[in-house]
Amino acid sequence: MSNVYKRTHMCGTLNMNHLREHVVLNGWIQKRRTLGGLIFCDLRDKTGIVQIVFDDKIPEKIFQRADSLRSEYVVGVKGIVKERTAKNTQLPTGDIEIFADDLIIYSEAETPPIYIKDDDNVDENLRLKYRYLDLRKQKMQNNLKFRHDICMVARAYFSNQGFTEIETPILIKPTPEGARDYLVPSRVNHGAFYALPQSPQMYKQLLMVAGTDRYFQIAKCFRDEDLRADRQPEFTQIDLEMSFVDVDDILGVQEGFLKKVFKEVMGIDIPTPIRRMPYDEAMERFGSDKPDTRFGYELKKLNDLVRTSEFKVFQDALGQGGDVRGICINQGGEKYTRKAIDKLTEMIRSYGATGLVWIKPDKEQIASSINKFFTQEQLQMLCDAFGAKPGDLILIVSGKSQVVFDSLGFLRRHVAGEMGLLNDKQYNLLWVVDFPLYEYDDEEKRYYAKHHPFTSPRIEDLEILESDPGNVKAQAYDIVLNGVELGGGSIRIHDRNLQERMFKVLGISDQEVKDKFGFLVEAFKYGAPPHGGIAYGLDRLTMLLAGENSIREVMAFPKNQAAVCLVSGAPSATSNDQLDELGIQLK
RNA sequence: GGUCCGGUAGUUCAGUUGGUUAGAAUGCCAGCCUGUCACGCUGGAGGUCGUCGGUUCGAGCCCGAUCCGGAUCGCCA
Repeated sequence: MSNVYKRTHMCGTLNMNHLREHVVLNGWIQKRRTLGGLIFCDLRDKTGIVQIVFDDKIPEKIFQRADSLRSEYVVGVKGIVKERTAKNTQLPTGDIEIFADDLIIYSEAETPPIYIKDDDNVDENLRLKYRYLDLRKQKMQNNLKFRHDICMVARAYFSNQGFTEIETPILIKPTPEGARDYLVPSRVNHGAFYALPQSPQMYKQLLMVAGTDRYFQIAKCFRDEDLRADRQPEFTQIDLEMSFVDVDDILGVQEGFLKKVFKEVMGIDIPTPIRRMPYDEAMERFGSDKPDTRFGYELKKLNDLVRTSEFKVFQDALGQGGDVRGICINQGGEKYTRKAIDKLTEMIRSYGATGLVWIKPDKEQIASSINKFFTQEQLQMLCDAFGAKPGDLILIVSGKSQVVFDSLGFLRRHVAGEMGLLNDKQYNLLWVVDFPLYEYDDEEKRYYAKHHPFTSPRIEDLEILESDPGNVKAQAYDIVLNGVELGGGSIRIHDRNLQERMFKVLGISDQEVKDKFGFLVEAFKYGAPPHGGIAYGLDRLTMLLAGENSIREVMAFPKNQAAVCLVSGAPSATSNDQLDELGIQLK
């Protein structure tokens, strides 16, 4: 015996083809509208909404039951599909309605704290606390389905390309560099800890040593860092690794994947091969290692043009080895008032910029914030450097290179947004290649691996590995979509001697190597194939393709900015018994 | 850790120079209503103004502290 009505259809799928059919539906009451002797209910499941009608031709008992319905009651309905007398063109099922002849209430519901409505602008914490209600929204169900579709494309594509999906451990050895680990204490080994993986990096390399040849995994990753709209403490990567390949081989396989994803889930043909841009060019032209190429506003280096000026701010910047660079807001830049520019100045302060110089070209008198220090001829030269015309606006930042790049990189994207140049129907994919292998840490006076210490340098740079590490480029690549880093990877070092040289430059001692990644080095003694790979941020990819601006919109149960799961309340304190068993004492 | 913004009804918000009983919309409850679909009409309930302290005859409003949330920088190999 079961009291569950066996459903014949899903709500959102009914249409004129089902006329006169007797259907059985299950779902939630979206809305009840009662007109006395006539009751309308919108019944919702994950496929959509359909209108149910209760009139006085049904038994009194059923009608009264219908009258007692409230929002979010869970019900089963039996009835006949009929054409509506008054159709609703807003609703996919708006041509028809169900004349109910039976109704069962599975669950009553309290008044929900949030509305089940796509455009409801309720506080996000409330949404996260009642996520199970929030997810009832059509949009959220669609997003989850959309994410699933992307995963299915990935599984199908990579399987066809000879990849094997393999699960790597979640309890792993704490990693030395990079993001902070989540630690998990071991009960059977007091004082010892596992870490949750920041990525399956070392295991996938071991799989290459193991001869797996091509591996992929839709892998959960964990990083105990501060959160952002596009950063969560646990997130998902489409992670993969290939043997006997070079950069071109890997990018080729990825382009096939991206082409397929865009085609199958978006219906969009993206042109391949995808444009490649060296890191240095990306920085010079866009001030970012993940440039948004949907619009111009490219950076220009102005060092030589301002070298002779009296302006102390520029002189100081140049004197300290910094730069003077600018962008030109063409076609309407003049609409930026003094006040609006002040606001921009305020925003770039957070990147360390001390000021923002502006120039408004004009045929008569060029206006600028540096008129006191520059002649009209000098200003004209600066305008000419950008090909600026009257009506444009030039913005210039000076200082340390990194500050200048960060500030202008931010400004060009911010202003483009305000000028309406960010077309979210346009998908500009870009490979950024030839990243620096090392990154110099000013404070610690040492080099760090920009990607990770197993990244292979370019072969042509091997001879300067020790002598000029700052200029060594890596066989590393990022895939960038509209200014967002979707993923990144590299060719790894498979040669033990090269790996040792790499560790030396990084100042990692033999003992450290042994402690931290001895098992990988050990494995490489027994024959490692040339290999490389890439990992995509599944959440980010889904976010961008779904047109969302936060990865929380495409994750079922995300955490808030304080890394708290508001549904369950995790993380939380635990019992002393549990701590004792783990051999842990709290300070 | 820094900077900025916010916290008033279930929800989204308004609240003037510090001044009577803190408002609106929506939601909720009750009654009426046979073609609604943002149903309509009538009525009703609903508030520790984040918390603590201070100034004042009087504080949602001013001051201090604190808690919570968001954006952002640092951080994210």
